[in-house]
Amino acid sequence: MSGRPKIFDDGEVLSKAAEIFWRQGYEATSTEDLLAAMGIGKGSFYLAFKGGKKELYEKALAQHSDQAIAQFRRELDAAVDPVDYIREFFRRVAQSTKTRHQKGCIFGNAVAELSNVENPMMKRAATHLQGLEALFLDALLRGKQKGTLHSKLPPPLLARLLLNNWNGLGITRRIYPDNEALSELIETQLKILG
Amino acid sequence: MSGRPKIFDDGEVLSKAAEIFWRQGYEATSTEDLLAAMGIGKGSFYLAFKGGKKELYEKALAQHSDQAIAQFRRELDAAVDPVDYIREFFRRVAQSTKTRHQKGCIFGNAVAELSNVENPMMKRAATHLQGLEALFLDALLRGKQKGTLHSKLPPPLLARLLLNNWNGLGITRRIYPDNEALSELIETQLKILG
DNA sequence: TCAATTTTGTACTATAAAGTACAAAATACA
DNA sequence: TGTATTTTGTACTTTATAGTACAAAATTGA
Repeated sequence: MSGRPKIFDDGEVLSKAAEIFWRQGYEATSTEDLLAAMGIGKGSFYLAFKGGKKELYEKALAQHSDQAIAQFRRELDAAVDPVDYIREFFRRVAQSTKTRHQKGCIFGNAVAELSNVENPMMKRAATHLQGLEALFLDALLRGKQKGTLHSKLPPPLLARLLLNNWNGLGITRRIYPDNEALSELIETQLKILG
Repeated sequence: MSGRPKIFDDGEVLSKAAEIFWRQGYEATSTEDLLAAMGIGKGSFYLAFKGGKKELYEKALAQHSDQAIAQFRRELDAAVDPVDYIREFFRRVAQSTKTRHQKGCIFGNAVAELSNVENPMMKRAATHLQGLEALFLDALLRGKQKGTLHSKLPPPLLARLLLNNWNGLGITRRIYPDNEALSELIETQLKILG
C-alpha cells in the first residue's frame, strides 16, 4: 500500500544529477551539490539510492547512455542517407555553445577520470562508447548497402576511426571551443567517408 | 646558510607525484597517497609546497610537460625525416603495455577532469596540448621544406587533426588497450600525411 | 477515524582529510 | 664548542562530508 507520495521523479533527478556530474566530474561533485541540484533531501536520497553517490552516478550515466543511444538510433532510422546522418552527427558538434564545448563528452570524461578498468562506473562509460561505435558501424553498413558509402576502408575500421575522432573532439573542443575551427577539423575528418 | 639537509630532490618527488596523479587523477588522489609515493612527511611537504596538493599538481604537470616537449623537440631534431618522426611518435602508442594504455594522456585526463577553464591547472594542461600541436606543425613545415610532406592540406589544419587524433587515442586506448587494433587505427590515421 | 505504509526533513554521528604548530634533528660556520 | 639556519617528524586542530537514526508527515484502505 502506498504511503506518503514521493516529491520527485526518478528519471528527472537522474537527469539533473547527470548534468552536475557532467559539468564537474565524479570526484569533484559532493552529495550536497547533487542534493541541491536534484532538489531533494538526504532522507529521500538515501532511501532511493542506498548506494549513495556511486549508485547515483552509475544510474545517471546509464540513463543518459540509454537516451543518447536511443536518440541516435531513432534519427538514424529516420535519415534518408545513413552516411549523411553520421556527417550530421559530427557537424552538430560545431554548432554548440561555449558552455556545451566546455563539458566535452560525459562518457569520455568518465573514462579519463576513473582510473581502474574494473570499476563498474568506468565500464558503463566504456560500454556506451562501444555502443556508439556499433551505431557508427551499423550506419556505415547501411550506407554500403545503399551505395552511399564510397570509402574502400573496411566499415569496422571506419567505425573505430569515427569513435576515435569523437573521443578526440571531447578534449579538443574544450581546448578550442570555437565552432569555425571545429568545423574545419570535422569536415576534414569526414573525408575518410569518401 | 644551510641548515638540515633535505632528504629529497624536488625534481624527483615531482616525477613521483606526477605518476600518481596520472594513474588516479587529481581529485581521487589524497595528499596521503602523494606523501607515501614521494616518501616524505607532512613537515617537508608543506614547507616545500605551501600551496598543498594544488601547487604540487601544477608543478608536477609543468615539469612533465617541459620534459615531454623537450624530448619531442630533441628527437625531432635528430630525425632524418620530420614527417617520419610524427609517424614514429604515433606508432609508439601501439607499442605500449596494458598498464600504459590504462593511463591515457596525463594532459588529456586533466582537461577532461578539471571543469573550469580558468583553473590554472586546466590551463597548464591545455597549454601543453597546444604546445604538442605546435611541434606537430613545426615538423610538418620542415617536411614541407624537405619535400617529404605530400598532403595538400594546410599544415596548421593537419597539425590540428593530429592533435585531435592524439586526444582521441588517450581515451580510445583505455577502452581498447590492444596494440594490434591500435596499430591499424593509427596507420589509417597517418594516411592524411599523404 | 484509525491503522498500516512509505516518504520526508532534520538532527546527529563518524570519519577522513587538509593543514598547522612546534620541538627535535642535522647541517655550516664562526 | 656553540650559534644560526633549515628541514624533519609528529601531534594536534579544524573542517568538510558521508552516512545514519528517527520522529513527523502524507497517503490508502478498512
